[in-house]
Amino acid sequence: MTSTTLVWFRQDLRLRDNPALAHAAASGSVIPVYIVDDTHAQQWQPGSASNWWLHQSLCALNESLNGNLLFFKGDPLQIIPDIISQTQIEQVVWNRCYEPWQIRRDKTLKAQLQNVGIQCQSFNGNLLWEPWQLTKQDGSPYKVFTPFYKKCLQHQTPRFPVPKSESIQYYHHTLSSLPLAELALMPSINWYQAFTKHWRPGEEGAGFILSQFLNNNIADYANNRNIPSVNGTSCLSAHLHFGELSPHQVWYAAEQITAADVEQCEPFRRQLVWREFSYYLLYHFPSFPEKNFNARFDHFPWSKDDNLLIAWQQGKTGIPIIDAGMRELWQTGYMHNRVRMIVASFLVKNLLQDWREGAAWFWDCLLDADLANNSASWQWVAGSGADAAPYFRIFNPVLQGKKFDPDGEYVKRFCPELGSLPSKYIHNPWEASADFLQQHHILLDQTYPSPIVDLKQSRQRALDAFHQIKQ
DNA sequence: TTTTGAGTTGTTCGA
DNA sequence: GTCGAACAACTCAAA
Repeated sequence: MTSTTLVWFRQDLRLRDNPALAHAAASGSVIPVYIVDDTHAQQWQPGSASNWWLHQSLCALNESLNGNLLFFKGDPLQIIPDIISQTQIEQVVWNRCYEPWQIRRDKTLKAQLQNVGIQCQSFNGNLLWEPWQLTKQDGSPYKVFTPFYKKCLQHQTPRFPVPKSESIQYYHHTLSSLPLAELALMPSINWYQAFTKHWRPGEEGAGFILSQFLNNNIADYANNRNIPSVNGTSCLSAHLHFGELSPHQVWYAAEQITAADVEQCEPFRRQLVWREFSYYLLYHFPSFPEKNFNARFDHFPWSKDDNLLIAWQQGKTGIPIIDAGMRELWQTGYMHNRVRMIVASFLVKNLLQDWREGAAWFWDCLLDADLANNSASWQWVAGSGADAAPYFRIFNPVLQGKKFDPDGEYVKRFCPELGSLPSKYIHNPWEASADFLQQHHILLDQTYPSPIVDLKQSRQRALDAFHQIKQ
């Protein structure tokens, strides 16, 4: 009475708390499959940094499946039926994904398979609450975080992680898999060397990062998460994006560790719910990645300027905290959350570049690039998103630097040419005298750029621009 | 239907 | 140096 099940791995590259895999393993033999879908994603193909991570993570997953993971590249709507025709598969399972193109594709496949008598089942693996479960009293979706958060907490508690399958019985077949290298996920340019130093993709690495965070950082999370020179955030974003662990595992692990003081895990869990909220918004408003959530911003006077954009991308704006952040991104595939907000505010408000330009760059450079989080966060900063910041809330990068990186430790790490500058001028070197700078081995526009915009003037220009679209 | 309270992460100005 | 007010009005959510 055992049956054979195809397990389609997507953003759930783990064995623990994997409901689809657990179901398959419990009902018989298993064929684990990963497909690089080059057909349906269109402009939301993963970026170069993401693909580097994916390559490593697939390698790790394949190892934990004892080399039984099959790799394909192409259209899942053809590949999966093709596999079925060559085997005795009776069932196809997966954990749900939520990007609009994934939802469309998966629905089509489900209907196709059911038409030919193949059982097809999707599971909850990646979100604590399914987006369709939570609505306001009138049935419409939330647009403000706080009421959404309250609703989450009063709704049923998230499911518990499912136990790891004791043993997986692999179906014997003659299918041929592409070698991992032929998925061509590794970037063609050789800029990812440093990634290996900072990150360990895969379920094991994810578990390690989680336990480090819980043991060392969650207690001071509320204070330290804003200080970029301190390792105070969870650093779980990429692991969560690829599903090397589930939010359920994280949610309950946080509770266990801080059981003595339940209050203590609230600030962190709140951040997990922000992730839920981004997915919720993307589910209910599928155009979030492309269109202003607030249509009034369709008339915003962005002033497209490739030179400004490039200076921002390369970390050559002359504003140290901005340059440090953008170089951190380029070198490590990551940027501290506080700094993400500062560089985003700077691009959108001081440089008046469209938030979609910034989102596109992050999409390509971030190892944790995630369509829901990236779109919701950029729109939030721009002011066009849900629950957006008031338009007059424009970060002053010098003040932000002084406040959250008072000794310039973070800046100096990524802008070593400013290394000998005292704290007083580390965030605003252009305000020091040329003599003073020379004493500290800095020549503006030679060893470090002078600012590409005047902060005060550009702030006023942004306020005027926002004023324009009020009517 | 109307009303009421509230909304992630800030900055500047002037007393 | 510190502190409170102003920065606009609007939209959302729930009573």
